[in-house]
Amino acid sequence: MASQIERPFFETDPVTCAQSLIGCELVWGKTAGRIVETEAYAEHDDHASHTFLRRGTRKFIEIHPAGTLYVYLNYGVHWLLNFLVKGGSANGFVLIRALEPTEGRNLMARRRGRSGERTLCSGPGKLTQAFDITNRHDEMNLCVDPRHCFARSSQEDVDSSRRSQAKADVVADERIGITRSAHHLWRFTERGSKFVSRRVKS
DNA sequence: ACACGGATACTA
DNA sequence: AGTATCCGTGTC
Repeated sequence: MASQIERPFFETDPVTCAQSLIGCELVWGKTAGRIVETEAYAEHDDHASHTFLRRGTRKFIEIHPAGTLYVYLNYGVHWLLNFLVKGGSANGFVLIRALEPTEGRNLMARRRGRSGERTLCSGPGKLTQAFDITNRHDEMNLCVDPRHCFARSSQEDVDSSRRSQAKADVVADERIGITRSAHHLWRFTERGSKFVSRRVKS
């Protein structure tokens, strides 16, 4: 059975959290999907992070608890969904970049204005459109909202010996669409997933 | 390859 | 005020 993820899950560092989220199911009202692609952004020493230039983002980390949603508009077009990671060895955010749809495909297709299951949520802007996530969800905390919640996949509910097996299916790669601090391998995907935004370069 | 488009943080 | 920048998508 799936169980809700609690705040301590986000009380680590962004890289660890981003890896751990692969395979978890994001339940959002009548829609849901398995997370197959994430990226980590660090508060310090990461020139691709909003915290590098935006004072408001540094303030966001200061005043909100771990697990808080950080939703912002990108390129004036797309809302992007992030989780605040705080309280471990480093603070930062995890950007949710792609989902494998598991529930509410028709509703997602209607919101997206197009069908094609593989591309319903194969990008950070696509998945927020499919889930109807906007800035009205900024500063929300899923740990206290029963309608919008995180659930561990059944794969991650097994014992710890099996769990290490699940982690072997996560691939680390360079982050997408950034120019600064591009050398970090802070993009994580589920190996072989057809639902990612871009194939991992080989 | 390129248009689309708004919030943020600069300069002046 | 004006300008540069930004973690993307769909269509050309």
